[in-house]
Amino acid sequence: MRVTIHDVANHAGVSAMTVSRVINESPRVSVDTRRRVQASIAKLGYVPNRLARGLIQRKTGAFGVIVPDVANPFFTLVVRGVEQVAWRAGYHVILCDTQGDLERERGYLEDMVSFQVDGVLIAPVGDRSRPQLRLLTRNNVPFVLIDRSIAGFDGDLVQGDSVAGARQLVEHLIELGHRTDVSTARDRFQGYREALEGAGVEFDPELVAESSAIDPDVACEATSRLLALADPPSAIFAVNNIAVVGVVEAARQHGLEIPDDLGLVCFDDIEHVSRLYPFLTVMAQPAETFGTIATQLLLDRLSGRVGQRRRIVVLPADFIVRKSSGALAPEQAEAL
Amino acid sequence: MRVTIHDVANHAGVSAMTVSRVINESPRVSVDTRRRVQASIAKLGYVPNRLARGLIQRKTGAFGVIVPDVANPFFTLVVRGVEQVAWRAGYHVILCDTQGDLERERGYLEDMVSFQVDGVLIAPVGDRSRPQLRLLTRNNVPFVLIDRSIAGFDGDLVQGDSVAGARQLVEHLIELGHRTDVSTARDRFQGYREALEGAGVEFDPELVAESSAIDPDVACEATSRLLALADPPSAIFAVNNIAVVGVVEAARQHGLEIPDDLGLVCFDDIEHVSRLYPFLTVMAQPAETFGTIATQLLLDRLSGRVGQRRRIVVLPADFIVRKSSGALAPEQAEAL
DNA sequence: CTGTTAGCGCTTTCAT
DNA sequence: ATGAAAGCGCTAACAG
Repeated sequence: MRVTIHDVANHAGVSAMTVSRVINESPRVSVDTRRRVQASIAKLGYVPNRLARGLIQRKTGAFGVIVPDVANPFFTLVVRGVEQVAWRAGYHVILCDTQGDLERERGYLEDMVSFQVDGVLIAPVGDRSRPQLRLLTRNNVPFVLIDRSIAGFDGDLVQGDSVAGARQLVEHLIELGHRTDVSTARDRFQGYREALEGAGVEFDPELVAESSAIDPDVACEATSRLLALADPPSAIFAVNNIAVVGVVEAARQHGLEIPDDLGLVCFDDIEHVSRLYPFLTVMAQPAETFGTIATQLLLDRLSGRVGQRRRIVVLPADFIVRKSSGALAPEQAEAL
Repeated sequence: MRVTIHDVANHAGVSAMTVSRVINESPRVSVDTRRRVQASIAKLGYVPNRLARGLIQRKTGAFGVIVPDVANPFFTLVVRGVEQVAWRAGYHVILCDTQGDLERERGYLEDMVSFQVDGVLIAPVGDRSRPQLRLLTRNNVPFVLIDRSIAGFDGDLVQGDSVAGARQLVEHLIELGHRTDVSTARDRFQGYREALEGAGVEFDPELVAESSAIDPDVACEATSRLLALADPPSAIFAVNNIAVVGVVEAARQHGLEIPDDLGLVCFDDIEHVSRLYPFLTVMAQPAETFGTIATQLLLDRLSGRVGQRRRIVVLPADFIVRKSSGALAPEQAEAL
């Protein structure tokens, strides 16, 4: 049997209420009593039961963080950012990895309600997450969307500027004289088209490979198909740090050197990769900041210091030119 | 006000107990009543409160996972492994990132007790975690140690064979005629010494750089000092995937090419790095398996299908020779 | 098959 | 400054 507040009360010769006051640092306890109770707590190794406390107070001191894949370096950093800010504010984090699966996401959303978490931070699987997000609104669980907006949904949101970022990346390739290809993702795809338009280049649907932003192997196959075209692209714009891995593998399989035979740019840096081999030209998003800001927005909501209106934070990405796009003169490239 | 079991009961015209039975899939409810109750649940959007349920049943359906740094690719995969197995078994995961800080770890341990988690998986900060692990034993919270053993502590454990792995890596370097250096970490350090001994090479303490296995910058500085020695090492053995990043940076700063000017091997692969640039010679530990096995051990304990004795699982690492150690002939290296 | 009673461990409210 | 009573939402144990 675990030690309860009553055990401590008995031990210290006071009522449970007094122990409760000591735990909660109420000033309405005499110094002497407080000391006696604290001694008993230490002696018995008492740890208050948060379930009981949460039941009555209607708050648990925990947030749910729901992401499609913790192992994706972007989300890893998001989660870390969330965890850090949450921790400083005295909150815990329940991690939910949906594996990009809508059903799993639904299950987790229900569970977050069930656990009575005080708030949720979620990078939703996609637009089809919308109906199930109503689980949160219906149960008054405040939440913040991360990275992905949901069409027709209004709620606090922290995201990157995918359109502008993608456009910049693609413009960069076009400037270098490339004929570019892209893997999808709505906003980034739009940025791609905008860049083409701006440069007066005609859009060729054949050069767009639908792939998975979650599994490098799928991206690899898709890239392979592109490279096998009669008139293959001379450069590739990968939608994210997962897809880019598949692209590089496909290039290798086709015996293509990057950037000599194939230019490459992508969204999202990969922390350790870029430190080890500063090679990929990327739009580096401040992933951890996505997490910290989102958590901050959530904390603001909880504190009630903020109005009803939704807040949208758009975080700019850093455009980092490295070797893979072929922009650098050989000497410069060498210097890296 | 959130929807409670009583609201559903009223709506369906039954008692709370009957609703409870429906929720818990008890067969002792008539088909008709069950249907009515389910309709009410759906209508009202009722989600059972796990705090209340946990309070009475003494279990929450959640595990705590405590790691020194989620963003370390090794632990990221461990966490993912845990999350997956836990999820399949119907458990949730509360993520705790200690940042390698003992105090924070202590706080998290207390919180896990407080939250009444059903079990804990922990990669402890270090030997000094031992006293605070007693929080778990004292409160009968079953747990499994991951990756690091704690001197004088017995409990279920999943770890890699650091001694053998390190020895193999260092032997590899010695075979290639290198004069090696190492960054610390008890077991891996021992493997290093064993390899030297086996090869009849004298141990030179000057060649060992104490560094941080958590921060690449510290490893970078430490490596810099080594490379500045009058008689610098010709190869480096980095203790893990974080340290290796710093080593590579230091080499670059000193204008050294790997492997031509400096051989390099390390523990732990970095998933995306090795797919992008199969370059580092490593002992690749099955990180995700650390998580899945550990969780399995925990589930076994909970099911009581297992005796009192502690179980230790030692997972072998894969020795993967790539360019960085300089073992491959140029053509072979090229082929990669 | 369904309902009643009691109580999980804690805090709120109201006394004293 | 301290305590007694009531109850958060749910389910175990026992009726019926």
